[in-house]
Amino acid sequence: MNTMKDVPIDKAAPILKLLGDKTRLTMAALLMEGECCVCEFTEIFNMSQPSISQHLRKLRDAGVVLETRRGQWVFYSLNTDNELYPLVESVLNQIPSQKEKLEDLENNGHRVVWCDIKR
Amino acid sequence: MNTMKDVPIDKAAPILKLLGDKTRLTMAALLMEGECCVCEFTEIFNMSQPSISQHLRKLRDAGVVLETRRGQWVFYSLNTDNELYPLVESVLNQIPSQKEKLEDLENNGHRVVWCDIKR
DNA sequence: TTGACATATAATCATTTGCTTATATTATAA
DNA sequence: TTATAATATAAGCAAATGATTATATGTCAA
Repeated sequence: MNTMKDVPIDKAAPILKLLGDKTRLTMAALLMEGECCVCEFTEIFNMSQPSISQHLRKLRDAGVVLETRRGQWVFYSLNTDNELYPLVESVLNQIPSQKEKLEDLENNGHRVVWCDIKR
Repeated sequence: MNTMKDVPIDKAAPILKLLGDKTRLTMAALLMEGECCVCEFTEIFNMSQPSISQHLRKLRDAGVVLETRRGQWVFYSLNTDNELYPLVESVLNQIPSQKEKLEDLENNGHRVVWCDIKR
């Protein structure tokens, strides 16, 4: 077991605080399945679009996620290159996959898949 | 690699929020080295005793730590039997040991060791 | 252009948080 | 008993948080 205790406590605490919000923790868990765009999160969470946007901003400012604009959409993904990613990953490894939520989206035709649009 | 994704997201988030405070995260990390009493925490953190007490209470209410009274002292320890302990442990495994802080205490004669007192 | 859709930002507000000081409780020792 | 040490609780307060509504920005398509 290779446990690298590399994340200083001063940096770890703010990350855990971010993940300590149910919405953001679920977002991160969803991103373990791959990138998602804002409108998907808006569909999944029973919450206003600005609220979603603000949560994503916090995660981005902390380096937890990356954003990429593709046309009208902005896609978010886990920032696996971040020095703090090992901490994020080890947390997410302890909680259940949220992939059902994405499957529900697909079944309702609300999943945004870039290659489908771009063609 | 045996990752048990057993901690529901509703229970994980509040624990992460608790550990998202630098003082509490450091407390938990210290407890990885063994039990500590309140006065040791009070010595370590530059903070009032009631503040220490309130942090410990939150950790206790969440089931993260256990308390045992021995004479005047109250000792705290990690609650390894808690269903959420795997999450706590995997977080603490990512951050550096805080044992230096305890060694400093010993060097200053501020470490409280029960067997030394009881005799 | 213009209109519609996707997203971000600003302003506001109620709630939560983490600290402080003051005081209560509990246990030991003189 | 009474004093003292260790800890907990109460009350108060400033700052942070997470939501909302309203508005701005950016992209695409007609």
